[in-house]
Formats: sequence, C-alpha cells, structure tokens
Amino acid sequence: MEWEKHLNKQQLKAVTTPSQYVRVIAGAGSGKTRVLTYRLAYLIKEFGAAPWRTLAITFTNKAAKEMQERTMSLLPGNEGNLNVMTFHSFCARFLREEAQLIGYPRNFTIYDEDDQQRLIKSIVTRYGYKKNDKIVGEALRFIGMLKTDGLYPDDIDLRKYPYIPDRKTLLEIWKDYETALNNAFALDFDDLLAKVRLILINNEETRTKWQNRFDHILIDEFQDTNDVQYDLVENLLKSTTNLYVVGDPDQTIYTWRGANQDILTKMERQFPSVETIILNRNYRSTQNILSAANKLIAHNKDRIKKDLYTEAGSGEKIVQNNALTDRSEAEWVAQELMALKISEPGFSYRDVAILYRSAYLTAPIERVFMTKRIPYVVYGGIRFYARAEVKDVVAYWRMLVNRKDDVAFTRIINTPKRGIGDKTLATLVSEARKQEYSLYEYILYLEDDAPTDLRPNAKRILKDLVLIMESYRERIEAGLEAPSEVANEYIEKVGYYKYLKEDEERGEERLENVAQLIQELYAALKEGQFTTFAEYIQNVTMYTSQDEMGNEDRVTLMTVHVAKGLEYPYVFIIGLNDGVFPNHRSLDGGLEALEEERRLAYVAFTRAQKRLYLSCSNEYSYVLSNRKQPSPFFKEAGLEFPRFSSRFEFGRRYELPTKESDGGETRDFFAEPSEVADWQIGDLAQHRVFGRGIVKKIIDNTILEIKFDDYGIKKIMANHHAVEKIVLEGDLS
DNA sequence: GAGGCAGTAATTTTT
DNA sequence: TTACTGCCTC
Ligand SMILES: Nc1ncnc2c1ncn2[C@@H]1O[C@H](COP(=O)(O)OP(=O)(O)OP(=O)(O)O)[C@@H](O)[C@H]1O
Repeated sequence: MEWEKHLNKQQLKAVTTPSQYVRVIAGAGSGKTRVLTYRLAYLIKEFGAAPWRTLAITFTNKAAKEMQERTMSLLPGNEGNLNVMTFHSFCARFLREEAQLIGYPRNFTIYDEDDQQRLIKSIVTRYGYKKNDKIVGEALRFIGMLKTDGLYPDDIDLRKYPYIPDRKTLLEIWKDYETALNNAFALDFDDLLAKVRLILINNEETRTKWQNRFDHILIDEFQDTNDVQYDLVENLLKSTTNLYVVGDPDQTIYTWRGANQDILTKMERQFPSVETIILNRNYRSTQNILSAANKLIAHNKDRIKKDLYTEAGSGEKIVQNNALTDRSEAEWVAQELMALKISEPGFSYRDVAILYRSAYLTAPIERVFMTKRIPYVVYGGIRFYARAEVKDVVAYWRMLVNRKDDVAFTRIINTPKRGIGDKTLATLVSEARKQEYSLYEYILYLEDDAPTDLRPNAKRILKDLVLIMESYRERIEAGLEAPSEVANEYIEKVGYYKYLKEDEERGEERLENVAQLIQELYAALKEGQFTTFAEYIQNVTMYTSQDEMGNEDRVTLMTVHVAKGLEYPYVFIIGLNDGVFPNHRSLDGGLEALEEERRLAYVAFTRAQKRLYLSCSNEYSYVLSNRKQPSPFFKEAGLEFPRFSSRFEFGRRYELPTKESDGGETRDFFAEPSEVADWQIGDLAQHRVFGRGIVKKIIDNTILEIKFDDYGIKKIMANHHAVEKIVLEGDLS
C-alpha cells in the first residue's frame, strides 16, 4: 500500500509515527478522522498489530461503523474483529462481561433520558410532589450534573452546593433513584461510564485483565471527552499500551455534558513525551467558507490559534438572507433549493443539509417542504428510538429480558388502554413494594385468594397481561424460533398493533416505524452485530440520530450537534438570530458559554463543502418578547448583516424602545408594515406588562406612543400582541 | 377513568 | 406559535 498517495506530508507523518503517545490537533476538515482510520490500518498492516488488540473510540455508532468499514477496505484479505465503538458501547460491553461485579445479570437494562424521567416522576410522588412538578427537572439536572462527574450520592458534601435551593431533597431523591435503578437491574448512561471507571480503579484483577487486552487505543473527537472517560482510558493503559488521540479544541461542543475543553492539554501534562502533530490543510471547504469560519472562531479568547488553509480556491460567495417571518425564511430555503436543482448539474437533495441550533426551528421548514413536495428527513430532537411507538414496543420487549424493569412496565401497563389508571397503578406499586417484588413479579406471583386492594377486574386484566408476557419470555429464552418473529407476534398479541391502527392521523406512520424496528432487529441479529435478542435490546437505547441516516435522496434537517463530523456540499444554517443562535439561555453561562455557542457555529459553518447559506428572520419571538435580530455571528464572521431578500420585504427603520424601555437606545429594526388605522390619539390602551394607558402620538402609522398610568411614556408597535385597544361599552358618541 | 376544551406559560444541545 | 395544565363532563 502506498500510503503517501492518500495522505499529505503531515498526515503521513501522523499515520506512520512510531511514538507511543500521539495527539493530532487540527482544525475542521483537515482529515483527522481520515488519519485515525489510516493509522488503524497502518498499525495492523505495517506494525503487525493484532486487530482484536486495538480499540478505537468514536463519538457515534455511525462513525464507528464507517471507520470499521473504511479500515477493513484498506486491509484487503483481512477479516476479523476490529473493536471500533463509542465509549458508551464499550462500557456496556464491559459491564455485560463483568456484570457480577456490580451484582447485576448480564441482561441489565439501559435507561435513556425518558426512562430516567419516568423513574424520577414516580419517586417524587412519594415525597408528595405532583408528577409534573418542576422538582422533576431539577432532580434530573442535579443528578446529571454530578453523575457525569462520576459521583454517587455518598460522595456528595452538600455544603459545596449552597446555591442549590432544594439540595437536601434533591439528594434524597437521588438516593431513591439509585435504589430504584438497582432494584430494576438498570443503569443510566452516566452509570455505564461511572461504574466501569470505578471497577477499573478499585479492582486490580479486572483492571489488569482489561489492560492486557489492548495494545493500541485510538480516540476520535477527543475534544469532547470528559474526565470520567479520560480516567477510564488512563486505567486501560499499561506501561506499553499506545495511545493515539485526534481532536480540535475549537469543536468542543459538549461541555454541558461534562466535556473538558482542556483535555488535550491535560493529556500533554500526563504524558510529557507525547508527540503533537498539527494538520492545517483543509480538504473540505472553499476559501470563502473557511475564511468566514476562521474569522468567527478567532473571536474566542480562550483558544490556541490555528491557521487553516485550503487549496480549493475561493469558490462561491456565502449566501445570506434576512426574512421577515419564519415562514418566508422557510420559503426562501425552498426557493434556493429549486434554483440549485435547476442550475447545478448532478444536484441531488442528499447533497443538502439544513442546520439549526434547536430542534423546534424545523417546524416552518417542514410545513413549506411538505407543500412544495421537497423530500426531507429530520434528525435530532426526537430520535427514531425515542419515538413513542418505538419506545412502547421496546418497553414490551424489555419485559421479556428483565422482569424487574418497572419503568418499562409502567410505560406499557395502560398502553393500549386497558382500564388501568393512576389509582390502580398506585395500589399496585405500594403492594409490590411491600413484598419487595417488581410490579411484574408481584402480579405474576399473586395468588388468586391473596388479599389485595386491586379491583378484581384490574387484577384479572393484569394477570392476563403478565401471563402473555411470560409465555413469550419463555419462547425467546428457549431460542428455538427467530426472535424477530416471536417479538412481532408478541406485539400483536398484546393488542399494540390494533391500538396503532386506531390512530387515524398518524397510525400508518407509526405502524411503519414499528415495522422498521422489527426489520432492524432481524437485520442486527442476522448480520451478527449482536448475538442475542437481549443484547440488541440493551444496545437499542444507545442508538443515535446519526445511526438512522440512510442514503435516500432527501434533504437532511438536523441540529448542529448531530452534524458533528459530517460534511455536505450545500449547507443552510437557519435561525441565525440573536438569542436563538447564540441561544439566549446558554448565555447565562457568561463568556464561556458564548464561546461554546461560537464553537458550535464554527462546527456548523465548516460542514459546508461548496456553498454555505446563512439565514435569519425577523419574526416575533415569544421567548425574547421582541422581534428577532440577526445573530452577532454574522459580523464576527466578517459578513454584513443580511439584507431582506424576498420581494415582499421592504423594511423601514424604526426607533424602538429597548428592554428597559424608556425610548432609550436606538436599534436598526425592520418591521412588517402594518395597518394601524383603528388606533387614534386619545384611545385607551391595555398592555400586558405596562397596564393601562392613553395613546399620545402615532408615529409612521405603526408605532404608538402611549402614556401608561404606572410606567410613563413608552413606544409600542401598534401590531404588537401585548397591546390592545380598550373599547368602552356604549361609547359610540 | 377517558376525553375534550379553554386558558396559560414558555421553547438548548444528546451519548 | 405550541404544548401543557387544570377543569369539566360523560
Ligand atoms: N489527503 C487527502 N486527500 C484527499 N482528501 C482528503 C485528504 N485528507 C482529508 N481529505 C478529505 O477531507 C474531508 C474531511 O476529512 P475528515 O472528515 O477526516 O476531517 P476531520 O478533520 O475529521 O473533520 P472534522 O473536524 O469536521 O471532524 C473528507 O472528505 C476527507 O476525505
């Protein structure tokens, strides 16, 4: 193999270096993932490394699959096992093997965020809170914050958190949460990492065993590694193990999940002999795109300067748009797509990605695409595996594998509706608790004549349900029939298909999703990706948005986080508004948070290969209680604020009150020209915030100057939803 | 216990 | 705009 044909000089050096500890630091699109893939192949082919003694960590399952395939294609004639997987899958596998160390069976259940939330809800009701009390969110955040650092309740000294109002209760809830997880043989995502870390640190025998398994550990997207993951890796290293990491500190976008921005520096401190290799040629984007991205990220203070260049030529200009409304923003995107389709030979929809800060921003785009029949798929927000129907079915399946999984059982106990309501459930929960049984076990072992407060009818319904589940559990365990067949028949038997068919609006789509899930179960077992039904069920929870991506000819809509590591010829970034991107809530976190938003924008910009479209809108925002302004990122990227682009959009400049609203600072503002004919000087007005007032002046027929009883004179948009004319009854004189 | 309606409150990112 | 609660009726 002529390695130098596929790699530039720096890349070649990175791939072939004999150093034991290596870090490759490089900007977006410089071939980091490519280098890691070639390195893996190179180690096996030229260094004679044993494929099964290498461990490569990627950020998503999809990236793992691609790297696996890519590496194998570089190694013709070689087959066998490469260990390419995410941290979480690695830990799940580890714990499957070492389950007895935590007192769990191999077929433990992995709880996702939704399961966690349900569990917390059931716990807080025991404290007298309502199921939807805000304590639920607080508890999830509290637990998440500490658990991502690898901590457990016993490690907590509450005096360190005086600023958290309900800390005492929260800690109690957390303890109950841990007990509930234990009783259910369940682990949440943080447990996967934290438990493995603790085992490796505390159990020498196991540590040695695992240290002896790998000669080479390689990590992609290292900049988003957190300290627990880092510890974990460190404990997998013996003195001769090789460690190879690649990353771009400017692309750290998961600090809110514990990623440590300084992790690359930390590594250098820990391994002073580390060889650092810098790649600075970008192979992905045109100069125009790259320049904008470089200028933008240069505004971050807390960073190591890197100079990325490209030989691709300046390419096309960045296209900008400032739309009047969210709807016209979406229409503009559709128009541009149509234009591309006509003007670009060989264009296909799959070449296009539409990126945004938050999932809710897709709504107008979806509506417009639907009417214009532009094919699209949405990723991020709700993952396929997080959809209600998919989770329902998986919850049914989970009961076949783990009878202690109360969260799953509670989920499906009345789906489809069986007449089991909150009352019956509460009775069941308390009786099962007394006997120290899970809900399922309690029902299963409940004798006909045993005393119970369950209604006879409810008792019969539950018993029938559990007996059905038992029979399918036995069939799956016997392993004589194809699991996908049994699993499918089971879903029919519990009445779930009938339930979906009754959903007139979305029934068909939901049935299709379930069919797809069953197809995937079938394929995963057939291809040997997982060996047992139980293992598949365990891993389904960790599937990500990227894992769902197919190759259909459709436009891809996704959050920037989901787009990490991907590239597209044409990229639209929509909703590039102040307060949206950067997100106003994240800005509470101060400068650091703003810098992360900027990195996120940097990631977004650098997904584009040929042409980048940046767009914002002036729609009224209920959250900001103002019309949206273009994002500061435009200017920071060296671009002018975008001008209106569509033919209806002839904005005018208005003077508007700022937040504190004494007419203060003047802002450039475009507003929808609107008729305000029904306002007259002297009219009485009612404002949601300022209360009652009288109209003193009308400016440009659009702005009212109102003197409020309690707040003095304010200038208000006449068409603003918060202001209303008071019509006095009978006042027609 | 289920379903429908009206009024109110508030929109981050995910393994 | 939407999504979610609380309240009402069957
Ligand atoms: N030496 C090379 N010759 C040709 N193409 C290359 C070369 N190096 C990288 N590329 C191409 O550049 C693109 C970006 O590479 P890659 O995804 O590995 O970059 P990256 O640094 O991992 O990006 P990101 O920072 O966005 O994750 C890919 O399409 C890759 O095939």
